Amino acid sequence: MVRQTKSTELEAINGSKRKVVCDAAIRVFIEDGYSASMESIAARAGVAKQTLYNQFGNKEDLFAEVIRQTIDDVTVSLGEPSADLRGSLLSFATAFRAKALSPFGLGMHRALIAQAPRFPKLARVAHEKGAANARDTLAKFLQQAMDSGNLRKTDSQFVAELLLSMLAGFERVRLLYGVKTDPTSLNEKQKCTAIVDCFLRALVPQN
Amino acid sequence: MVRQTKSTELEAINGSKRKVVCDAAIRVFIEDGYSASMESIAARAGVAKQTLYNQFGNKEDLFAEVIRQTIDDVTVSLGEPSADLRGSLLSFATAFRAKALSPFGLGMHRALIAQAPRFPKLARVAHEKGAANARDTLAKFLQQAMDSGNLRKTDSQFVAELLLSMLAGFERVRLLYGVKTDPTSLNEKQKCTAIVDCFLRALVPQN
DNA sequence: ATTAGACTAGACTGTCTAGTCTAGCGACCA
DNA sequence: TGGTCGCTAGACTAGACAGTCTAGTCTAAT
Repeated sequence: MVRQTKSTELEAINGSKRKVVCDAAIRVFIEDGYSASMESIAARAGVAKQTLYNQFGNKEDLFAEVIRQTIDDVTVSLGEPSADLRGSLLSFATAFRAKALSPFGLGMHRALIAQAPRFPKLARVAHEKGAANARDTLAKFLQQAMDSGNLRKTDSQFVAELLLSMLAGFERVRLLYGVKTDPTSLNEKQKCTAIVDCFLRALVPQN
Repeated sequence: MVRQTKSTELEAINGSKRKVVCDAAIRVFIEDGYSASMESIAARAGVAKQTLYNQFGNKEDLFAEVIRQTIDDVTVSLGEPSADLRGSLLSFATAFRAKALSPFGLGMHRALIAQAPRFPKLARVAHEKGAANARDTLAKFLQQAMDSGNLRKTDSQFVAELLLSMLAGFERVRLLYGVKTDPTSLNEKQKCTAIVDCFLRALVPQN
């Protein structure tokens, strides 16, 4: 290995390999969880093990950095408040499932759940920035629809959790357990539509 | 330690400590996951490490045995088919949440998810006997209600998954991440009622 | 040229743990 | 009385892995 000369991309403004290491660590942690060895991360990054320790003091800090960096990628936005309600929810549903059920989302979820007892603060922050944030965004959106009479008035936080549960509940568990999706079942778009319509029927305004 | 003389309970018909070991392993795996050491399991069981290897050949087999033994405890039954629909669903919901959200259920879920890539067959079996079994039981029940006109006709398997998702989706994730439940939120009974009623509103028969 | 800083390869230490082995103990049976 | 069986305590092996250390290389700035 010679390297270092070309300083590929912008990775080495001051010679830092921080990003290279972090990207490799993300992939390795997703594949093997926190029990992945520092050596395997260094190998994946094409970097000496010592470089990991130069950039991040130890394994815990590297893991925490990886989680913090990636958790921001998981946030899903919602369209403008008072536009077409069903359409907004549909595009939110699609985007949310795409993230939550991707190999990336599943890997991070798995690694975090496994390590939550060991890193309680990190897990709490990840939950707040991820799931709780999605719920709050969604709840605010739903609250506006309730206020304008387009949805039955009820606890918006609670029903936001229900919608998120339906979007990534049973199916996420199935994927985490490594069980293949039944090929005869609905496709992705059909599932989103069915879930959103089910949700809207349950919250149709009282007359 | 002297032991062995008293042969407490029925544990030692032929001197076998199998059950003692298994019970201890369950508790330790729930607390520490698969990475718990064999020594800690032996200590918890009050037994020599060698006894673990006498009873179960190695760690993988002990883990598999623990999973197989406990997965049967997680099955939840449903009342008689054509009784009061809402009441049946309510008692099912209560029982299901009690199991899925208990420290026991959460611990097993966490340990299995973390080890699913390493033990794919075990994970698949656990999913079939646990979640998939619950879904199928529920789906059969719902199908009968649909046939007799008490529920909107739709894909019973799919909506069974939705109900299970609502019962143990967002909240199970929160607990797995170690985040405390907001004390101002609904209590257990209120949640079950809200979820079941939401579900029934969504599936009210078409007129 | 020299020097400083980031990097590399790889040896090394200390720790942990799965699994083995040995020596011995107590119960039960013949 | 003697043998077998299941158990215990604890030493031991072998391997994995976090983290350190050393010696040396490359680059860029002075």
